[in-house]
Amino acid sequence: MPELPEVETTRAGLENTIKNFLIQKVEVRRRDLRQPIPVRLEGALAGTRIVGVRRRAKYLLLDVDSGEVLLVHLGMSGSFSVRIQEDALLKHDHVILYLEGGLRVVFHDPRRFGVIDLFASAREHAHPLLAHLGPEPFSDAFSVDYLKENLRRRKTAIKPVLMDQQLVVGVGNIYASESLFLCGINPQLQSDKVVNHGELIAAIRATLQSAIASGGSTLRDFLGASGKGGYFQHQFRVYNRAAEACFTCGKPIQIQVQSGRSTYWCATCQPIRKN
DNA sequence: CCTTGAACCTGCGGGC
DNA sequence: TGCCCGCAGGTTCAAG
Repeated sequence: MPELPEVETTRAGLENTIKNFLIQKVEVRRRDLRQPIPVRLEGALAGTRIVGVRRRAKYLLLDVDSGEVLLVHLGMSGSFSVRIQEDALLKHDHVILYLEGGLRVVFHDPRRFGVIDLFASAREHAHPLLAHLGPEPFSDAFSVDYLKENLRRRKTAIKPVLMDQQLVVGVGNIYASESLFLCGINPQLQSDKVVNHGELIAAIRATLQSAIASGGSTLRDFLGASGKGGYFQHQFRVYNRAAEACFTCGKPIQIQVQSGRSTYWCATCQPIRKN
């Protein structure tokens, strides 16, 4: 489910509900995610205390007081929920953290594209899943100069490039389309032809920030750790709106597959030549 | 190097 | 009602 806003919503929800809690027991009901859950997970986490809940790109990082870090990626369909012990477990509830006070933290992931790993915090910068990520979109490193330099040599259309986690992290299929609409750039425009880099950066940040403020987007069944869905889907300007009227000009929203993913845009508000 | 397409897996909605 | 097809918020790997 998750692009940056959904992961950030999940992070904040977990921080509010389980930070400083002791993990009494860990149960893994299914290990075969995108990569196998480490066999030592249960033993290594039992008896530790959760001291931090961080996010890097689309990864959640739970710090425990043994000095290890629990890394979680939600894939396409992963989610966390915090429940009381009496609640029944559901199909696709793969990992359960039993916390002091009768709370359960449940990782649920029907498609199993998610990832769960455990590593010593000192090795975080060298972790294979984290080492090659691009800058955070809200960081100073995601600058006009940086974006210019990195779009210059790319020959592909801008939209799939925005989803490249080596260029900038956190932008996925929804927010790529939404960000490009906001700054009027046509998604088919070649990356090296983009000229308004500052506007693009501002549009990405505004889109992500607005989505975070709305608790992310709930398409099928995404729920944040609070148990409530986000509502940014009601603010989509183009995503999932093929043939519907553009809110700005009234013309029908276009849809086309780029690099295997559906792209949505307004041909009038995002003309090829405008940029 | 860069880019594209297929693969991973399950569920849901639409069309017949 | 039931079946089949296409599609879904991500990432990785092989191949061109």
